[in-house]
Amino acid sequence: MDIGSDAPPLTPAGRRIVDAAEELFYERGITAVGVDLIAEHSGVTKRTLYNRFGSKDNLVAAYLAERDRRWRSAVRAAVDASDGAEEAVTAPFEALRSWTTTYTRGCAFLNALAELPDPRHPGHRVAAEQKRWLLGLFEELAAAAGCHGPATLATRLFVLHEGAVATAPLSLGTVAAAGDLARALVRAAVRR
Amino acid sequence: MDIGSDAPPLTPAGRRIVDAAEELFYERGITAVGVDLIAEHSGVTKRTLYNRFGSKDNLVAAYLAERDRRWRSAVRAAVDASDGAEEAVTAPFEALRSWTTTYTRGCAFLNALAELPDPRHPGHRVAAEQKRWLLGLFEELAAAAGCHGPATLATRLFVLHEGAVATAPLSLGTVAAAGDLARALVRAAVRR
DNA sequence: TGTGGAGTATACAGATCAGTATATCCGCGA
DNA sequence: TCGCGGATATACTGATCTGTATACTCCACA
Repeated sequence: MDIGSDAPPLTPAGRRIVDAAEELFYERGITAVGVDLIAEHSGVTKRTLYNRFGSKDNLVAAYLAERDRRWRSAVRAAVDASDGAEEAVTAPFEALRSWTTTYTRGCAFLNALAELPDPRHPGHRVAAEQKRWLLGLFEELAAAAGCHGPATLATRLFVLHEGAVATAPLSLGTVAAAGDLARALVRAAVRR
Repeated sequence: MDIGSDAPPLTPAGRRIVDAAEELFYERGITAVGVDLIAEHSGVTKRTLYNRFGSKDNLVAAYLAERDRRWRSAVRAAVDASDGAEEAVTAPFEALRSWTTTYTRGCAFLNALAELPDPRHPGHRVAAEQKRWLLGLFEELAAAAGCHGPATLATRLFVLHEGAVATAPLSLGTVAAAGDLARALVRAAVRR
């Protein structure tokens, strides 16, 4: 039922379809990319695409769910690699820094929300849930590090993070600036 | 030539077209809205639309230029209404707060950049230029208020602003949080 | 042996897309 | 009175859109 949550095993063709969708949707936009193009890029018939995913809307949700899965594992890896609980709070900014060297079109989820206004769209739900997850993660990490006012701090870090990823394609130095300020905020919230 | 800069006077039909485009493009997305729908909503023939704007791409640019013009005047009004140079620095956050009560689909310019990857698209240029303007404005205001490190502070305020407007549709309290943190940053940069 | 799932191949429906063609009407200023 | 710019009305082109129909091949597994 829900495509994103418990990862139904993909057939080989399904795998290739999601891979092609991930690149094309992200680089060119969701509405601008047709299913014919995705079928062609994945070396698959349109019939197979519809047998696997049922509709374009579901394929969009699968693309976002896959992106979400990979982003979360990158963030978790950065958290695990960080040196202590205080550094862990800003680990998502480290993940973002390397993430944006590969993906230069901004945030796939914010971009999707820009194109999918209808909250009933399955892709809209996946994207919105991704944002709520990140906000919750910041709060968990802030609490674990013993920060004062973890909820307020988490919202602030979340805003910084989203501002950085949203403006990353403009190359205005926002990714580094957000990380610097985030670390300063955490430092101040710990030592008090 | 350049639609946004020196505001060529619009004919009555042209005015109605831009108004309809502004609502439809913002609410439903640029690629998802066709020129036929805009012509219908503005009570105008498609022939007239093409006589006025030449192409959909140019109409998109005109829509964004109009939005930019109105947003800048709202920001300038907030700056003028602010009490002193220090408050003026965070005036854009006040403008944003009232702006987001009317426009609940996030930032028209970030949304446009999400849909228009090609930097040669006339709409892409208008949107990117809008962001650079805001960043520059923050720096001017910070310098005028005598803040320490106005460039660094401006980038930080800019990131906060963009994070707030990008996540505003999610109703996670980011607009208020960004404003609060912005005021604290300016306060700290002034008293030192 | 044979059954069913995965995938291919091709064609099609019906709608919508951006943009053009042709012809006409109206009001205003020279 | 003439001409011209703004706008209307309607029809059209050719491409592309999502989604479906029909008929086929291949292969693992029971």
